Amino acid sequence: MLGLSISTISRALKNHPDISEKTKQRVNELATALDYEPNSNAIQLRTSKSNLFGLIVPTVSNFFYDSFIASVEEESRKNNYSLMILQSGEDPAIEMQNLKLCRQNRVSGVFTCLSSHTINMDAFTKFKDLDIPVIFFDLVPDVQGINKVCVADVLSATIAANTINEKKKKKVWAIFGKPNLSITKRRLEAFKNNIDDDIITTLHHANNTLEAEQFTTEAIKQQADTIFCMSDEILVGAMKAIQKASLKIPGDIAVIAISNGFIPKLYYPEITYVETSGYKLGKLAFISMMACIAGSTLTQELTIESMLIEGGSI
Amino acid sequence: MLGLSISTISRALKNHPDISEKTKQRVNELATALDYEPNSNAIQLRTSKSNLFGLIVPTVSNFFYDSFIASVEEESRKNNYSLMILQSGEDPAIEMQNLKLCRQNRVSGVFTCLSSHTINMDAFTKFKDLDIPVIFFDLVPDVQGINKVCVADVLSATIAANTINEKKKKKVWAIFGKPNLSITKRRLEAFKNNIDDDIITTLHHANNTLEAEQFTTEAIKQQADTIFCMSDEILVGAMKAIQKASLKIPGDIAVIAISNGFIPKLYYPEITYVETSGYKLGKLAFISMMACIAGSTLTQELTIESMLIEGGSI
DNA sequence: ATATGTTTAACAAACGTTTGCGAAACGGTT
DNA sequence: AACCGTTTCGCAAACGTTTGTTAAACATAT
Repeated sequence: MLGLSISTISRALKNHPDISEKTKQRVNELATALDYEPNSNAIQLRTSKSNLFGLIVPTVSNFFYDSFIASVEEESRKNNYSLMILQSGEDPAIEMQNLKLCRQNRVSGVFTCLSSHTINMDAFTKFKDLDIPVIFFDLVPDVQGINKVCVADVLSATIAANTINEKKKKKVWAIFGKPNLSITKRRLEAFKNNIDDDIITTLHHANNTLEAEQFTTEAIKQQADTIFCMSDEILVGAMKAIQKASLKIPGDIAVIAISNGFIPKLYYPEITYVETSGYKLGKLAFISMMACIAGSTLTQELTIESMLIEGGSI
Repeated sequence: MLGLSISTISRALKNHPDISEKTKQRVNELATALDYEPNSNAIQLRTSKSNLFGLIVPTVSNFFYDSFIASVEEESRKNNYSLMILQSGEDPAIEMQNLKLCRQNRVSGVFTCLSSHTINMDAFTKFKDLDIPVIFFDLVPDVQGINKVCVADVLSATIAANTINEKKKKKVWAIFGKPNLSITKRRLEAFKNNIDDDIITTLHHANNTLEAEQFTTEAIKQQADTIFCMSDEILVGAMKAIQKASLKIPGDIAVIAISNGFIPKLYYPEITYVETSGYKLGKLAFISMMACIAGSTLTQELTIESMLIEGGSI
């Protein structure tokens, strides 16, 4: 329409110095008039730069992951990347399928949270061969030489234990998650090591919210004065039991949790918790990703600081 | 490596009848050996079929949207589509930017939930011109000729009102959301029209959780016997106030809400609510999308049924 | 008028696929 | 031996960009 070649158009639109101002203006005017939008597929094919991240998560519908995703999306968009979301639903087969999709889409990198069952790391070594950075977050595998970002498990559990110590509690029921998760192991270990010896402490593993409720009911029967919850999932169960028993917090029983922060604020008094922010973790994961893309080869293991948020439940 | 042309490889991999079984086998073997993955960008460029959906939402971190997203992702993946997530954060400018991104990526369709401030529909008519289906969900604009999927606002509010009627309540505080949202208007209208005349009913608008808490505190002071909450956001505020006042549910005060179902189950007794499932809405939105892609030109307005889930709070 | 330099823009190849069309190769029939 | 029908595959164009290289056009200096 302008009697110009395609290459001239291309250069004009990208403000290339070879093109005269007059031509640039003509091109830009027509482009906006025609409401032109460049075809990302063509660009990505030509440049072999996809500007696309894959994000694999067991499920989006989870109060930790959703804020993590929100955070990563925000940063990605600001940095001119798109985000492809994939749920694996704890199914290793789907996880493999999702990784394949990432490869087919030539993603620039992938953020992934391993489903608890995943053990086979072969699929991920493929990404290393292809120079596609992979950032593991939250539930990270127990191997070396990969990029991980995690919440500070040991620190969080330690803070929680110390808080209980300071409050001079006598009898604590500490409820943890699935025993095979590394996150569980680390938190349990740290809690056990830091809780005062003269506090009667019992450790428990709940596989879900309901089990946590049952343990808490038992704890109430045994006249425990404090419940420690390793996660939101467990906190929800514990609170159910406490409300059921019509106990006053913190008078009848104290509660402290490790949490993202949403659930604790639903109750009155708000639950005192050690914050492990999905949002902050997302930011950190993104920084780590960008470092990889910038060419950093050293693999890093990063953790976010956690801090006590007082809510009046202990 | 096989002495075959590119076109033969392409056909062999897609099981084209022109290619002999022997060749197909040789090709497939080498493909898996080399761990070949087709380049989506090239395919999409060539076929001008992106198999990509855009999903624009104010924020991912929300107990309604996250389940909606989970649902749409699930269906998309099963149907061989990818999902690009974009958050607009209630900002119309970002919303425009996100729409632009969708166009650049040549999405096959977009699911969108309008931020409350969005009024300018021009951007969306562009999609209609380009034959890119757009499915509006949840907060839908008040115009004709577009595809919408919504929760059944009128029905939900009616069910809630009728439940209150049946329980012979005397004094109801009904708390609604932001007054300018169509969703608020519809629910308010339906509630008002269906609540018994002899029940003393006051209607309120809370812009956020805190305001809902304040209204509820006032309601308690005024000795209301029932709180109706239009949404989870409001329910959370109401429950804060009730717990603060140490009232028994449903003895001292009854509660009923319209909700996705997650929040009501956090309390004991669980809150009775009219379910408006983000998950189901996602399924419906996807069905609507697929109908558009299949060529359906008639625009449809679909709603999901809602039903009362008894929890013991009224 | 010729040579030189500078500005401006066109040509063409490439990215990795798909697909219509044409062409070998082969077997079987007269 | 000539013909025909199948089977099997290769050629080449196209999708929409980017970018190295070349070339036209023009102005300036000799």
